[in-house]
Amino acid sequence: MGRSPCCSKVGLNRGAWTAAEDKTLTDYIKFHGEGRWRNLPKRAGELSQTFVCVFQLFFCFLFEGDVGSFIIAGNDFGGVGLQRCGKSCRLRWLNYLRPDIKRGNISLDEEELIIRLHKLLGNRWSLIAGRLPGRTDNEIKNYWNTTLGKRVNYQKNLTSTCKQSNHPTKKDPKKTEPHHKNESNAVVRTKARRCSRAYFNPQQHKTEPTERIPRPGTVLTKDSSISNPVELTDPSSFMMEANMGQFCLTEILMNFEFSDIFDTCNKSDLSPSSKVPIIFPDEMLENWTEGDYVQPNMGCNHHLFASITDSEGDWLAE
DNA sequence: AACGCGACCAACCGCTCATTA
DNA sequence: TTAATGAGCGGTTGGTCGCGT
Repeated sequence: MGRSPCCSKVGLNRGAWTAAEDKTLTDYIKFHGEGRWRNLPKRAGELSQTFVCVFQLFFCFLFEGDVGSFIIAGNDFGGVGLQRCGKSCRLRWLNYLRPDIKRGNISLDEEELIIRLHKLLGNRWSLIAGRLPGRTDNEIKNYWNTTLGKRVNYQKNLTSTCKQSNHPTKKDPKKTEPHHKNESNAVVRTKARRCSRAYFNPQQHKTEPTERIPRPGTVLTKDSSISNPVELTDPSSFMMEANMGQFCLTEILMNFEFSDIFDTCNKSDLSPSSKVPIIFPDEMLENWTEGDYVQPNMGCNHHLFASITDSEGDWLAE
């Protein structure tokens, strides 16, 4: 069964937002906060109508006359609220109206950070945006698609041209060609998973609960790839809420030169099991590959790797 | 001035995941 | 357990603008 559409598209505005719509949405969210997007347009309309009524009463009280028609003609509420899909409202707020959004050009530092994070995370724009305060995933995605991506590809082409000229020996293209046509751009493609809990095995790891770095054997998601988390540990005896954005593995790893790591890891003469960044100890890798945590068709253990960076917050003992 | 073209970016769309009843 | 719903994500589209011819 397919899911119902987020709203009826009939009679809704589409395309660019007007200043009046922005104001209505902003006023509503300032009043009620974010969330419940599906019902927001209707509720925003009710709020607008409430404002109209209050203003009318106020001015009637002040001037002892009926100025309601003046107010309705002069404001932008119109008494009909937002003729927008809730999803559209959410997008408008998150990408444009939020007060903490940073305007202006992306700095060189931000550029460098985006490139490094993209190399690490692939097209996971929301995660990348999470490391760039004030920037939205949409903005970064656009910036990548229009500017950075082209530049990076250009530089890679230059590099590969140089390498070819330095190493003129011909190789069998079937052996050297990556499986994926874009694998030369080798980004770590992961399946996005939200991570709200982690199951921690105290027998294997006798670290303090406040340990911020997950240890080998820590299953970081309870997603579908984990067939039976109870087999791995006992969540009731030792389950931790993992809120790992604050933990920020990315920050730690930002100091690494990932191109070197992933170039090594993607060398075609390595077996899939050995295509793993050297920064992870063997013990950790064994634990990853023994269980169901890692999808077997993946060359690297980036499934778990990305899960570490998936959610926000900190480790908390339950 | 008119036109074509590419770059940029806001907005849309379809999908997946998490939560809830 | 399952279906419905809410929310979020990434890919894509289409309008606008600036620049070159």
